[in-house]
Amino acid sequence: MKLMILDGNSVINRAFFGVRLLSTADGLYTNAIFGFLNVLERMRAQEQPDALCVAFDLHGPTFRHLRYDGYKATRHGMPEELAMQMPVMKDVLRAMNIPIYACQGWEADDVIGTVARRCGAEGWDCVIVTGDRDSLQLVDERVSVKLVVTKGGQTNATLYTPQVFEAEYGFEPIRLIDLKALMGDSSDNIPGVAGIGPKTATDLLLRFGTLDGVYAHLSRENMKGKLYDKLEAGKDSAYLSYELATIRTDAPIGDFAPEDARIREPDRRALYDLFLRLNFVKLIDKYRLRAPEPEQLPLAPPTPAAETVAATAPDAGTVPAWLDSLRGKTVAVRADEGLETLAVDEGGRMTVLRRETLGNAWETSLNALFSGSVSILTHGAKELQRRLLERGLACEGIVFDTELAAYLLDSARGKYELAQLAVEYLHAQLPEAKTLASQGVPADQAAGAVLEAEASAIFALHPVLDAALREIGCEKLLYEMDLPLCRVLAEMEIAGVLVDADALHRFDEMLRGRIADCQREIYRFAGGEFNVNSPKQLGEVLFEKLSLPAGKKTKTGYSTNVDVLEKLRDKHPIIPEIMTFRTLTKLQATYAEGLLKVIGPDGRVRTTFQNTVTATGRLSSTDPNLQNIPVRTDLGAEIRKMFVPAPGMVFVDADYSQIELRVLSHMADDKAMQDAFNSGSDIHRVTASQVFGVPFEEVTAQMRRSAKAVNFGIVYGISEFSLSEDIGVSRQEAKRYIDSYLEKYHGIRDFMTAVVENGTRDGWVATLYGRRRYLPDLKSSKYMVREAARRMAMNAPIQGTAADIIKLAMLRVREALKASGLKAKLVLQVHDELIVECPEAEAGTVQALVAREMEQAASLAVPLTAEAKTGRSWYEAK
DNA sequence: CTCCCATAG
DNA sequence: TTTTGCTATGGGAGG
Repeated sequence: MKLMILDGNSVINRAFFGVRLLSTADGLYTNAIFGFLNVLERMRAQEQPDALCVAFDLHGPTFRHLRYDGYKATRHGMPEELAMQMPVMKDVLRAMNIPIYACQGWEADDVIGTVARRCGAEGWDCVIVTGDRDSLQLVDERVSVKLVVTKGGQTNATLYTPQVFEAEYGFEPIRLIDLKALMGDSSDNIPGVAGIGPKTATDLLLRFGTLDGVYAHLSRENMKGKLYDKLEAGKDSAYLSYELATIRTDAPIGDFAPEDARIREPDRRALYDLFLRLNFVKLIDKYRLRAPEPEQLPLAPPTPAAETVAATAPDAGTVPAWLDSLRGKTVAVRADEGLETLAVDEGGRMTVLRRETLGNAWETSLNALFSGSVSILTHGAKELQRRLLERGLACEGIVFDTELAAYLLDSARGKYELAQLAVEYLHAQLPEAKTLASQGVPADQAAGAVLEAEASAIFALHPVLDAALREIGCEKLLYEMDLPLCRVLAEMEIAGVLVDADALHRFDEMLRGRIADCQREIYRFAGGEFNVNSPKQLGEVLFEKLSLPAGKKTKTGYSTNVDVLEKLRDKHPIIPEIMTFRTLTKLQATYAEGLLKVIGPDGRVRTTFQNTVTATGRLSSTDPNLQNIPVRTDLGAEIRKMFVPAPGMVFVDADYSQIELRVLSHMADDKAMQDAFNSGSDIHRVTASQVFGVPFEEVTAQMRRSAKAVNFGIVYGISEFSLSEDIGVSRQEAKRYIDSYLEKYHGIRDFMTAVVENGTRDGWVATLYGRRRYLPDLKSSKYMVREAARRMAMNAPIQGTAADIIKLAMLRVREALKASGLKAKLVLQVHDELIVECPEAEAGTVQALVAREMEQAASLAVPLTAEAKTGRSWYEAK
């Protein structure tokens, strides 16, 4: 027998924020109720409980609240739109004959804990449905938790059993209390121990088991450095937090027995009336409230557990036949890091290829597998292709990438590990090498088992993610943009770019000398030595020792950034020296020393282009970052002179002119701005003439500068305050510029308004090509959070569309270069710029080709122009 | 680890 | 009324 209990407040809260606002004609909001019922029915279908009930908080102070004043102090306000739905929600539950439990003075958590405990005592299983991780502490052999998470409008639930919990956290569920006692929880106002975060807390629990264990072993030997002091100072707070974090199991719920909550037929008449009032027409049909004969709802068939079939490992003799059988088929492939082992899932049948076993047949097998005649599903196509290409192997036929698909479904989540995707989309837990090893499985076997499980997960994820992409109209972005781009990026990473190490070395030495000189001057002006690199020490010197007027402050002290220093420039001769020091040390540490460390034996540096990182769809570059090499200052630009083509080669560098503004004028369909671009004249000058109402010829340099700042600012959703700071005019002046701008370019104003409105309604905004960015914070009740989300909403479609366009351009450039048989290779992309390395003789052809392909990558209402140049260094070519 | 500051588009 | 410019990565300091 199984009872399911819903954490009413938690579920309805998530429903409210996860479902767009719906309301009836007479102003009753209904979205939270609608979302709640969806979750309820989904969970009921999945878990098939025999009994069902809901727990709610009651208003007023709670028991735990009385014990500690600060507790839950931050959770008071509930938006009016949600509050008005609460009584109706309870009416609906009553009509459904689902019991509601609540105790005056007790949290819903405590009621749930008590109900769960009673279930156990009566020999029942209990499933708790909640969006709150706190309840996980109740998990045991009898009690499980369905953790509901809403992301971008779709809700998913993860079932936590003791095994699942331990796999994720590394300790028993009950120790969650100890964890919170140490790390605290600001959303619940649980203080914890000051200075201890999740990492340290987990680490302590893994070492000492419990909070008591931690304090029993409290010693300088066990806790290095400050940790000991923090723990000692925070002991009382920790034990108080332990009490606060403990869900109680002795709430006064009378003589409740799980039998009392056994599922009953709804009161059809009452439910029909309620649904009618709520405009839930579809639900009336779904619950068959109109049918004379009550019928049982059809139940979804339970999903069959994946069969575990022993993998076969072909040898050199049997592998050709197996490969032959694969032609035309679709298989999931997962490789280990060193490309020594490959797990291949055909959908139930698992095959593991090992280099060790196959010997000479290894390479021919991989070439056959990746010849293009087999459709390959994988996770991280770019990495796989790079590893294959590095070994001179084929890498065709990849038709799906679970990582890229998950990125397109939610670009904000940041992590796309297969194990996480399996939990979220398949409700399956993948084995971890660490766990298997601790169970005594030999390392190589464990690694193999993990690869196999991952290949299976990829195979199973494919239809789920493909359907999800199609549902939001993003499948073309995967199949025609991000996935094919992987091959281009892999080739660029392999190509790398040559850096003149000798010149860089000399530059490094020179900078070290200048830094030493600069530092001496600073010490002289300051009247003593200190660490100039420390903002803390620098703040003390400037604002206390030298009594300069402090401007902005940061959370931790005085701000010493360039804007502050700029305002102090004439106040003291130390200021310009500090600014020079900052520039020099940045160049020396990050670019000279930093780049020297990563130059390969062939003199080239190889970056990694990340294609699942940014929220807008841009690429990013790491290890090293080659997208922020200096160029704006003369000294910084020296670095670019050291990025050079190989002997006999040249760089062709092409960049888009004003791509973001052009995209904006197209998306907003602003005729005035489009005219400016179509007339082919200087956009900032035209804008200045429009905004300041003077003839084009009479625009001054100052006017153009201001217009340029407004043009940039508009793309970021600038405020009058920031614009005034930026161009050094009064706020009133800045406001006049912005107002005048939006007056002249009223299409832009309408577009921005519409983007924010639609984004708030849908929960997401999109690029011209449909790439989404989810922005749930557009509904935040906190002004600052909401405003930040509005700026992101205004920027993401523009930045994202520009990113989409250059991705298309890269695909076209590579195709065109290949088709014309040129030796030229793409080596870098810097958001609106492509750098190609080619033989000197190809320069003219390549220059024309790259510019043409970039310009034709998209067809907008304004011309998309790209300028290409040739040079013997990155500096020269740009 | 987190903050601050620098670099780029 | 709040606050006050988007997207990234990396080095150094200090807790």
